[in-house]
Amino acid sequence: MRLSDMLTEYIMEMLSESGDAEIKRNELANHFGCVPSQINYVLTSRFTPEQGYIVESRRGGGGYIRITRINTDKSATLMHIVNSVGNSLDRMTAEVMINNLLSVNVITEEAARILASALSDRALAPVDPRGRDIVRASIFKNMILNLSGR
Amino acid sequence: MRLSDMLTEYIMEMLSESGDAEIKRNELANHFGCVPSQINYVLTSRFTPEQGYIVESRRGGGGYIRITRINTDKSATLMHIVNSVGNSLDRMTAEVMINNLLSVNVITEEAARILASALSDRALAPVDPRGRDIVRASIFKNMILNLSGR
DNA sequence: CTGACTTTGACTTTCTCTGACTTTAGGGCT
DNA sequence: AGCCCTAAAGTCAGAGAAAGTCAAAGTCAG
Repeated sequence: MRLSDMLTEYIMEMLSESGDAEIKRNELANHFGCVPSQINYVLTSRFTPEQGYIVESRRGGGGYIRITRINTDKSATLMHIVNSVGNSLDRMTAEVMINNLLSVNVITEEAARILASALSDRALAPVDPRGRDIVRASIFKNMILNLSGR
Repeated sequence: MRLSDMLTEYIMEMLSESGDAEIKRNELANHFGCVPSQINYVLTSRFTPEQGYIVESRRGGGGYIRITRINTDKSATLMHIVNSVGNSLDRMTAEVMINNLLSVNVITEEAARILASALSDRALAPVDPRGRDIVRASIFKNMILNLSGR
């Protein structure tokens, strides 16, 4: 596997844990047994703004490099939706929400169709009608949360 | 037998094992004792999109060529899965099935993630554990059916 | 013999990795 | 404050590793 890919993976890992990653260039280079400028190469080739990242840094003693994932308002929108759903959700409301997300391009058409089918009364037929909206809310929130990148 | 045909056969073989094949151009050329560009010829003449393949590649150190077969009878595969599921489905089995579909390129990675989250125990927490697998089977079948285009 | 398909090889482009050199930040010292 | 020293990080060009392109030469069925 390429050095660049290993470094990318390592940084991604840090990002997925906390949203942003702060590294020491020399330390990291040393850890991977490569030259420090390799880190710059990885940053400029894989963590560009186009790819949704912001890189800030500081030179001199105690310097650092911080990589932040740009919060596309996609996940914010999804979060907002999740938060607006209580512990019960009827089918109509669910469908309206799904169509909204679709029309705002926050989810793909395929995703929209899957969500809708998972929340349909047909899919939930085995659930007692009185508890159905509760289950629907739970499934809905789990799927949306997943889409928002966890 | 023609060189091109042997190469084609070789790649087809790899594809039949896992849905997609990743090769190193130079290595493969060497293995068949031919010039590397011969690989390109085979790819452009026998693995075109019209013939149901996607070819991606990367140059430079650690480069590669990946050939993916576009699954044509997608809906047949999906139907087959639906039919193999009874009225109960445990989480493990569901996940295995999802991963299978993913590895055969019948569903996208996004779809796979949504399916999995809809069928997770977390999503189904409000359902009485004793009836959970029944509900899971129903949701699963509905989602898959939907994917098969109805 | 002709035209379509194959094969080859010289040359190009893209991606990765390294190392030498530059720039910036902070901390002590006058 | 102003000046050095040291500890970072940044830049850039060059070498090397693959893959891509294309035209010329070869093959073969009709």
